Amino acid sequence: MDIEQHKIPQATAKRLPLYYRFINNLHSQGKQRVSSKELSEAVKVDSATIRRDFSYFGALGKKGYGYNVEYLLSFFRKTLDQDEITKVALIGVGNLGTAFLHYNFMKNNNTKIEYAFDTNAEKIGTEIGGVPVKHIDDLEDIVKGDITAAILTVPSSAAQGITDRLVKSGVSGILNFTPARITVPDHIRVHHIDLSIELQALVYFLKHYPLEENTEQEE
Amino acid sequence: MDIEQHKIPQATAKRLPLYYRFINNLHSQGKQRVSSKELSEAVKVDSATIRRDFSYFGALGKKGYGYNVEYLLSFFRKTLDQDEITKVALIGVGNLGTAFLHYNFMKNNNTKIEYAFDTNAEKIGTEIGGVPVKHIDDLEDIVKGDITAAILTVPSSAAQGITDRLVKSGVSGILNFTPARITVPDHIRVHHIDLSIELQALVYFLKHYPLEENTEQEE
DNA sequence: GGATGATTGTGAAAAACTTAACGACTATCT
DNA sequence: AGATAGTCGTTAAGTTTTTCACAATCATCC
Ligand SMILES: NC(=O)c1ccc[n+]([C@@H]2O[C@H](COP(=O)([O-])OP(=O)(O)OC[C@H]3O[C@@H](n4cnc5c(N)ncnc54)[C@H](O)[C@@H]3O)[C@@H](O)[C@H]2O)c1
Ligand SMILES: NC(=O)c1ccc[n+]([C@@H]2O[C@H](COP(=O)([O-])OP(=O)(O)OC[C@H]3O[C@@H](n4cnc5c(N)ncnc54)[C@H](O)[C@@H]3O)[C@@H](O)[C@H]2O)c1
Repeated sequence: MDIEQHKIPQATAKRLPLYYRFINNLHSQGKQRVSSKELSEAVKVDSATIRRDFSYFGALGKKGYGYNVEYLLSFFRKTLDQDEITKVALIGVGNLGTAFLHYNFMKNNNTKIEYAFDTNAEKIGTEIGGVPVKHIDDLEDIVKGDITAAILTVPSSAAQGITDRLVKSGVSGILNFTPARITVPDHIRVHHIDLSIELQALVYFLKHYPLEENTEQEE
Repeated sequence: MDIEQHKIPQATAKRLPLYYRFINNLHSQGKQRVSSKELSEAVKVDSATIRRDFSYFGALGKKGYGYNVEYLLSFFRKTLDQDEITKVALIGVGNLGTAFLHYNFMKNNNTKIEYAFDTNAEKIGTEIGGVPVKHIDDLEDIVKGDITAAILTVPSSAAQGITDRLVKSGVSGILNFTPARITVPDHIRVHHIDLSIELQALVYFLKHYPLEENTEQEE
């Protein structure tokens, strides 16, 4: 439909789901209007950044008024494709994978884990959090064409092998929780979430970037 | 010791643990030297960025040669404070919290979850993954002074309350996995890892930022 | 021992992102 | 109706991060 939606900066795109969630919250609370300043305090993003982000989509608000919550919500729902369900597969039903299966991503996010895959015979055939666990041998047959993205929670030694199979099966995005930096063709998108690194980075910041003790009162 | 280490860009700091891990791998494999190009292919970061990142710490390499793995490793170990253990607490032993407790963050990351906390009577007094689970009422007493950072995996409704107590207990960093955007004093650092948002953002990118189908052969 | 090829460290440019500031406009109150 | 306080969208400035490109240097081979 709209081919040239390409002008939205990546940094903005990453914040859209966050905005969407809070607009949803406001709507549930029956709020009619909201200002960038209010939103800013809730999501901890500078209000100028929020206005700038919104402005990439045109004039969503009214000067002197703010944004209409109802309108904003329906706009973001459309923009984030929340009217159609995105089907996802999860590979590796271990500690982390099981936790994700128990979580309902549909709550505020029209994404559904349709199938899980593992090698462990004890798990195959069961349902966890309503998601059927299949044998990894059936990956290609089940995924083929039907599944948009995959969540990867296998041991890192298996990561590249499974990735290659996912790519062959037509998945176009992978959310990789393993420490392995996987290699994919150019047309496949991979987001890495590396929990060890996140923890280590936090610790590094604590030791090397001491924050100012605030003498003023925080509002 | 070195007060003015402040010149390292945040983007660089976030990559340091990643470099550290791969240098560790190389060292285990018995590799003696490595070039920024090689490292680049492994960690999927542009080689110029790697050289720039390293250069903030002085001249770690040799022109025409590359980097000595042994030296690099010992340098990063020092820089990332890997010689001392950083103590961490985990709050909320549910799906996600339990998965983390079963994971050994110490493997390549000198960070240890010392205590876990929950309200659930069945869990209190047990050990999960070698970590004792304590009652949340004892949070202040146990954490006080001893714990540097906290991992927050409670329901989002409890997030702000627990955060306030963590801050009072002297924690200086929080890794927040709840969808709540928590408020803290200026001297406390919070990193948010919001899994729903990561998934939703991936899906958004897939639909709106189609990647080039590569006609060239990938190396 | 000189030629060759590899690789760093960095100055300079480019790109990406954030923030400040303000004119234009709105709602609301008296 | 006019004054007031609030708010957006955007221009411009500032900041951070990435990338290019190359002189300087080193290892190695013949
Ligand atoms: N658990 C954590 O807190 C944590 C933290 C950081 C990183 N990680 C990473 O996340 C990944 C998963 O961690 P985990 O703790 O859940 O591990 P885990 O061992 O509990 O789970 C791995 C699962 O993958 C399955 N598996 C193994 N090989 C497979 C294959 N070829 N195909 C399909 N399934 C296969 C196993 O049967 C197992 O159920 C690992 O790469 C780990 O490094 C986990
Ligand atoms: N599980 C997932 O895959 C997933 C995905 C995205 C986000 N999250 C978020 O992570 C958080 C944890 O998710 P979960 O699935 O593990 O939830 P969960 O309900 O399984 O676990 C929450 C745990 O916190 C404990 N708890 C509740 N109130 C507490 C309090 N005041 N003090 C201490 N402990 C308390 C509960 O007893 C429970 O054990 C939630 O905020 C959730 O939104 C989880």
